[in-house]
Amino acid sequence: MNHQEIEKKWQDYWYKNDLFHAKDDDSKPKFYALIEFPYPSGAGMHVGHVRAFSGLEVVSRKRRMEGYNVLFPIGFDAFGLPTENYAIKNHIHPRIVTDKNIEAFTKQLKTCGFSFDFDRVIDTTDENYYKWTQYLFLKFYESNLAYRDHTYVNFCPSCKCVLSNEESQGGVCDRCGSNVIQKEKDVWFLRITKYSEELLNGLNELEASQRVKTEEINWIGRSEGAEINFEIKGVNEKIKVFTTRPDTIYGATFMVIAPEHPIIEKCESLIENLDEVNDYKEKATHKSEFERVELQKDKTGVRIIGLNAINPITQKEIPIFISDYVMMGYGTGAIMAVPAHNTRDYAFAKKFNLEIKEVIKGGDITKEAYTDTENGILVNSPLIDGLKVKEAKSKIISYLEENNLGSKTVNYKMKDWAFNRQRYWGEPIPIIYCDNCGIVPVPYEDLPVKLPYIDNFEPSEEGESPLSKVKEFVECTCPKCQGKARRETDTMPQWAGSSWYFLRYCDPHNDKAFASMESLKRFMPVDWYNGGMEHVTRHLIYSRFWNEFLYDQGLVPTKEPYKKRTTQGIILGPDGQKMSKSKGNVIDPIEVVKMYGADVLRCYMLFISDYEMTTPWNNDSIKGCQRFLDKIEALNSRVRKEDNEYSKELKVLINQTIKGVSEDIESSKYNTAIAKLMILTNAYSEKESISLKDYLTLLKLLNPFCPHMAEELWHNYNDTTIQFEEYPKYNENELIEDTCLIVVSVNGKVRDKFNFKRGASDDEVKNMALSLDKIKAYKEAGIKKIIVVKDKIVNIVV
RNA sequence: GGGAGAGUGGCGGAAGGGUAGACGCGAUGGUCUCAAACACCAUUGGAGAAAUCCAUGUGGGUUCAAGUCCCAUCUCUCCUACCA
Repeated sequence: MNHQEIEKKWQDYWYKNDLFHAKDDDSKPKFYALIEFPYPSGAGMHVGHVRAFSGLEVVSRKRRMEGYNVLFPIGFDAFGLPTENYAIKNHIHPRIVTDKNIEAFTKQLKTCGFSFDFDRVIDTTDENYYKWTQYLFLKFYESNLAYRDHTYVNFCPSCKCVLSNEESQGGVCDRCGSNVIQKEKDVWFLRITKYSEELLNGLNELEASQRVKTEEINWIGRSEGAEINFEIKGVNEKIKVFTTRPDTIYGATFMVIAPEHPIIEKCESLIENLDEVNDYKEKATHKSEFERVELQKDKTGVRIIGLNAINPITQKEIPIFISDYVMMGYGTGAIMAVPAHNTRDYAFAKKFNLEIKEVIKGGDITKEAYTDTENGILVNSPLIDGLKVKEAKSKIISYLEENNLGSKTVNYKMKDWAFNRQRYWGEPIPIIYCDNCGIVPVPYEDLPVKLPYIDNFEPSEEGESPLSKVKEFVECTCPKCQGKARRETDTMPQWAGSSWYFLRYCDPHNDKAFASMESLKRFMPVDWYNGGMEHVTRHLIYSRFWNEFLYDQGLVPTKEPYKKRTTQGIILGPDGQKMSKSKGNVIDPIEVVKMYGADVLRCYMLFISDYEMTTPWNNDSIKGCQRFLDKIEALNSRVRKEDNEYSKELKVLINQTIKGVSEDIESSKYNTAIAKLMILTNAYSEKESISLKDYLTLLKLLNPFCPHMAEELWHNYNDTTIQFEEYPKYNENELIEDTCLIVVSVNGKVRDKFNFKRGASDDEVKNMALSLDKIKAYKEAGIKKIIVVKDKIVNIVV
């Protein structure tokens, strides 16, 4: 069979007849399957995309056969740095690059026969789409969840761009890999921290692997502790510290604050060594986070001479240091150091020769910090001596609260989301600055704020957005006072458009709203969302935040956007390394389609291993999938066309296969589902002939995986498409044979087996087992015990 | 430093506490062919002529029975990270 020809034939048929278009039809149950929309890179589709999409592709095709109104959309997350960088390098406008890439990508998707709803394609760079991204930003602004602040932020010196915490994990720029530095800038933030608790609680309803959930939980990073106020001697100022171990407060012999801590500026006049302190501060903020971590063994810091804090419990005066091992972004940017029971504080105390005071007994603090203290007993702590850590914690917190010295708090690692970028290829932030009125949001009716079509979109050296050079864009009139004003010239980050795209899919052509409530109610929430593990701490958190906010605004019908989340593993190159151009180990899926066909590629991408697992590509193994399809085709000539019943001797196997394949698909075990289809196919191949029903059942089971082949063969017997044929059902009574194989083991080791009638009594089986020749010999050793597991095994203990 | 997951043939990988290695690749032998490729048939964890013995990273344990459960230990992958 010529796969090129037949695949093209059926793709044309499906797409021209809009077979996969989700209808506004509420008579059927809905199913919303979502895959992470791709970034339309110039390199085109990657085999990783094929694998990522094939999972829910199978589920979607199955659901259509089960009678669901399936929404399985696709779009393009097209803003972002790679396109912009490519455009700069090759002097082509990003608009042109993007359009070209989307066109090429779409063609490739269709070549693979994916059953996406191509009527709903989204392009985040389309002004009819980003108009609504801007609209939603204004909603955040109105609710005081988008705010402007002057502060230290992650900054990539190479991309000349502000980065969010999520985009600079490990102190490295997500895009270019450069070391990220801290830079003081005017920054737009989205107040995602307001939703910390809700984002955490929402996970309870999400169906996902423990791994996915744990990563989100860790990223949100909830920890319970206390904030404690330390007075500064001689001034009316306090420094607030955050600690998870308020019980160790008697051991707090010094304090450390972050280099960026505002108290330094406030108390400047009291600091005797201000130059030294400022010098350290200067160096620390220009160090990349990477360098800070690298130097972690060697603690650095400067004592702030002239400032001393008072331990609120002991009333003792303690020194204050600045050191870059304390971060402004976590907790309060200040800690009470308890060197006896904290490794970093210990190292610092040793270096600066500070007092180390034991408050939990058990360790040897002359040698190292004693940190394994969960069940420890407090000492040297008059108020809480002899108590266990847990009791000591609550007692000290009540004491602090009663005396107004501090309070119980919950702290989160997650920080607010830095939301502006000094780049061209993104959504303009719809804000106007007016000298009279201050920050003024662009009125809704003036949206979209269009991205001007310019030639010079390179960022300036100082990190100013390319848009700031475009006079016609910057200069505008204030919507409030009609005076002269200027536009915000920064754009939104890559993650903006993808934070709500799943909502737009429900109603992609709406020009009155980002999506109508009616359509959102029809399709939301997403029933099954599949994507990469790498997005769990980025996109997944961001988009849940947007949806939860919009729910609170009454704009979307469900609090959580996703019901179920799965992830797919990465395909490595044949050499077991990550695919990359430089290593020359990239497999081009379109080349594979040319050689083997889309059906074979799709089948292999799912058969290769467990869906969640990372696995190397193998150029030989794919042949197994080709042979599998060839065998199915070969069966076509052996069909007994008039026989519309299952062949007697295959009936049980067919029923088992229907059950197994269906269940495997539902639990993302696509590899074993295909293995079961292979077993059935092999069993058919051994027969002289098979019935029509046998064959058509196989084709229906095959269709979600290899739809071109299934459709082609189906049409030998039918005039209509197989895509909406009823998915096979199994008969509960025909899942097992009348006889079963009983294994006889002695002391747990298999010695013999025999066939027996199913459901035989323990005694019957026992007697049969003992009468076997091979077993007789063991009888003489003296039988202690016989265990019978019904229809399965007899174990004789001698 | 913290967290999650994984270690099974030559390879990718299967196994609700109950026949370890399903399915596929590769390999070996054979059929077809002038020959090769394709296809088809057979064999294929290791040792042994065989009976049988040994095998799921390593060491213990629970159990009639452990790849699977428990304890310890090693290795690898991913995530996170001076987190107070």
